[in-house]
Amino acid sequence: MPSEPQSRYDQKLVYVLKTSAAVFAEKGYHSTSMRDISRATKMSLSGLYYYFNSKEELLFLIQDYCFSTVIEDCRRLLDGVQDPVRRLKLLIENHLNYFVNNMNEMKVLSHEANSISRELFRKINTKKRQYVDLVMSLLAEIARENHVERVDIRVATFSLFGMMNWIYNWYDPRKDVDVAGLSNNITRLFLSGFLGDKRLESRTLDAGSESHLDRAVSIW
Amino acid sequence: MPSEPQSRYDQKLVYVLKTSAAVFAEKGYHSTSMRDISRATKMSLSGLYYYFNSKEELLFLIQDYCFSTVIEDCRRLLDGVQDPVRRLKLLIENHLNYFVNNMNEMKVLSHEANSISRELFRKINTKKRQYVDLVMSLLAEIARENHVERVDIRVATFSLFGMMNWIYNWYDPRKDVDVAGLSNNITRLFLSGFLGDKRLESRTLDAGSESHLDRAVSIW
DNA sequence: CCTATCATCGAACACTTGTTCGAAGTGTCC
DNA sequence: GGACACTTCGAACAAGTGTTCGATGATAGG
Repeated sequence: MPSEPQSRYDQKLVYVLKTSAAVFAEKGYHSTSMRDISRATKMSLSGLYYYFNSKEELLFLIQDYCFSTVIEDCRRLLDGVQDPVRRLKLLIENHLNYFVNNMNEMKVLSHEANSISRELFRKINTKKRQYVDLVMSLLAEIARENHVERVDIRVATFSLFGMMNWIYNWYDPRKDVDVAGLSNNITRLFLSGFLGDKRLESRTLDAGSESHLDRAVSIW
Repeated sequence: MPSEPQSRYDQKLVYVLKTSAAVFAEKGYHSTSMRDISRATKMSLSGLYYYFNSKEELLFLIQDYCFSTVIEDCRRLLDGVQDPVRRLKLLIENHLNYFVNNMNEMKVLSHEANSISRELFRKINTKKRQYVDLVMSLLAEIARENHVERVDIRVATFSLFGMMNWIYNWYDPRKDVDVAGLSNNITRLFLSGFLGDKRLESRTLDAGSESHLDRAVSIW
């Protein structure tokens, strides 16, 4: 539901969501108190509850709004593009661009995915699953076209998400390469990895394919 | 400090750590109360404090013990191996093997990294940095040997960590490929991606190297 | 068997948490 | 200017939080 008429109410809601997201991103959802939110938004504690019914719903609103926008923009961007490789490249670019420009919200989205109850969780998870399925089927299509074998599609899909979603743990816009560079690097890294490199087949990889660690080790 | 003489005290401490890790992994650190821990360990609330001084220190002990073991095992495994590619492969294998066999603890380690105070955070972060540096220098060495260009080492390093550490969000030992397969897939995926695939250079990747999204988009 | 150390416990404390409720303020249209 | 809906607030509540303390049970050595 992003990009609506924007009444006074909507504007302030968005302000509350964005401000709260920043606090959640910094301190984490559970260790942020409603009083922290109150302080950050410069609103009274009870005044906040005019915009949502519970702290949990606040988290949900942030996540839902954020996710909806990512997906919507992604659809718009991919519309009309046929080549699956190109589609994937655009998706990665969109995802990372989003992540970097809305790091707070995306951190909350990635990090606090399990912090909401069954009910609300399902609403978000439906969208998330659609997004994941899109990537997975894209990879399957690419694999078919390029005769990619011996790569588990599920592993590949979540490896890609891992590469993309992990960035909130390390990416620093002031020190690191910019979004375009980041996007390029990750796209190249993943795509050529997924499509495979023949040089490897006759080299170290298969030579050491017998596992050195197949026993179940317990650290304790 | 893993693998010590194991007195009665040590054994019970380990029991407490492992049990607590499971609860933390399921509910998250902040929404787990000491009463939850008490219930899970079948110990009294105050009895727990014989083994640590605060809830935060409990989290620290879990993380420290876990991380120390990963690093220690990694060092032992890599000892004597010269070829950097092979070293990397072993490191990935060790990391993933650990992760899968100690999913609870590793989830706590990956997910609750920011939940401890400055003081204790530093002690863990020192070890973490060593580990990261090891991977980073390994990649730098591989890049040099194989004339890998146009790949940001930092991006590559954390992309690899993203691939590996994200698995607690999706990996299900009952449904997914086993550890050896997982390790093989991720190693192949990353390594051939890192070493690069010449087929891509003349294909879609560079053709679309102009960014479609360089404007700073705000979702709100 | 006695004793000193280790291990565990129940009960309580001080504090923070999310949320509610009725009232008061604010703006807008007739 | 009066009426009405929209928005904000202070004060309070009940429940749950991490932690402490003094005392009691267990255990092993002499």
